[in-house]
Amino acid sequence: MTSTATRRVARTVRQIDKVDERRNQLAESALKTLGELGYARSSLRAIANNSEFSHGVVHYYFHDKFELIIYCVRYYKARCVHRYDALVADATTAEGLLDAFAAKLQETLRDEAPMHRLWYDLRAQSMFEESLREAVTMIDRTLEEMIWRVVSRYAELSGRESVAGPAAAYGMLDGVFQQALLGYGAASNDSDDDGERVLATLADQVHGLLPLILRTDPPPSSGLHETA
Amino acid sequence: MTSTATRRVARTVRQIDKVDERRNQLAESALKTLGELGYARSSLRAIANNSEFSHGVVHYYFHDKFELIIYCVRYYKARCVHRYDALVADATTAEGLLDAFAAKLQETLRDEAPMHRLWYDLRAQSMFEESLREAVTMIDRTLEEMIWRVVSRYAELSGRESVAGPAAAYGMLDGVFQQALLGYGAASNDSDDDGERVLATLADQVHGLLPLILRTDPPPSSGLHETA
DNA sequence: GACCTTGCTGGACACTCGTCAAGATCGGGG
DNA sequence: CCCCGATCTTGACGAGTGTCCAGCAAGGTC
Repeated sequence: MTSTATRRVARTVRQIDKVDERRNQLAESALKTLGELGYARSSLRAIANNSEFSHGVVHYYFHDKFELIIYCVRYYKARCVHRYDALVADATTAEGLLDAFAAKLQETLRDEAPMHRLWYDLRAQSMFEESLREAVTMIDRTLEEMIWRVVSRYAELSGRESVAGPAAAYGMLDGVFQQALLGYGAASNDSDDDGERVLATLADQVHGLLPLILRTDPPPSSGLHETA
Repeated sequence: MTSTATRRVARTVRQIDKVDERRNQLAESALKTLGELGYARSSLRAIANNSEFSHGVVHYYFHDKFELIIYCVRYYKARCVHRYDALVADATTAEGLLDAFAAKLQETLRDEAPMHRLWYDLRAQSMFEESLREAVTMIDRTLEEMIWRVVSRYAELSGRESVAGPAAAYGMLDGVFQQALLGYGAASNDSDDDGERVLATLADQVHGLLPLILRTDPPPSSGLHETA
């Protein structure tokens, strides 16, 4: 309550800001390394070498490696989960939304392939490493919601209902995207043409698949609406 | 051409058989370990400990770790790629094939979850480790063909055409299966009920998704037929 | 029985990893 | 000016890794 106490609090807050800034700085460097090398091959020393700090500093800001990794993954998520929100907000027709969505998926694949490689790597690791499970599950749910905002808006603009629930829609789109990512990585070593073909195939698949999940008649229920 | 030469050849062949047998034995042990621990955590010593041999023997039968891993992955693939062929051969109605396919997917998830965890792990690793890429790509294509045998037969029995090509069909089914695998692993730590719910959701999704890719009218082309 | 090939063991190697702690550096308050 | 706390570097440690190799056991050949 005294002025000194206030100043002490103020200084503490400033320090916390400073600390968070450093943590974000380290997370950024770590994400760069993780995206290139993958989870298994990224040592703390490699991460520190890609930053402007030495390897010891990691333990000053993070308790151990897992804390760094999980912090990174949350940091990344916070940036990219709303990537498609502008599309949803701006769309006026179903076809327009579909085109914009497909184009944005292509852009994502082209510009942020390493980050998505890392995501699928971490998701696979979470099946073996329990410590990763909670964070991965949370992000996966967030991604599902992100996709669902697009799909449900698409159905709404079409004036029809979606036959698929959030999980089924996310599952199938994630599957074709992952396939495209796999093909894009394999193609980048060969010719640039192959990469473009992968992008085109992805857009075609999305254009083909999304209309399918719109209810045509009122037929008997299709079992795609999960309850949970 | 002499009898001694013939005998020598015969002995060599027998030895090759013996060698292949040992390699398969080691591959079996390695797959057990890899399925439990994942690719990154499986050391050669851990693999050898799960077998009846010592860790040095690996280098007697395999040049290095990658050769072992790739041998394992091919060995596993050879066993499981025709898992659904009997369904396709025996099916008489589209609904019957769909039911049998969904049930087999559930069985696969329940009984061979570790093996599929490993597969998704290796596929993710192949995005960072070039040495794995060729084998993984080959197996992925084989799996796509396996799924396509089911889907195209399903369409045939329905008397309709598939709107989706092999890649799109594989992509979406692989996506929902992977999601189920993820949920199944996370659920197994909690209650057994959750595991059963994941299995039920998977069957529902397959029952809902597959009918969607059957062409209804002759509408404008949907862009899902990839050319390659 | 001596010998040689084959199969396998277990230890040694060079190296990398995560972790930690002792000391250097630096900037602001007494 | 000096001190003190926060920040960062550097080097060390033990554990664990893939790889290699000297040597042992066994079983068939001369």
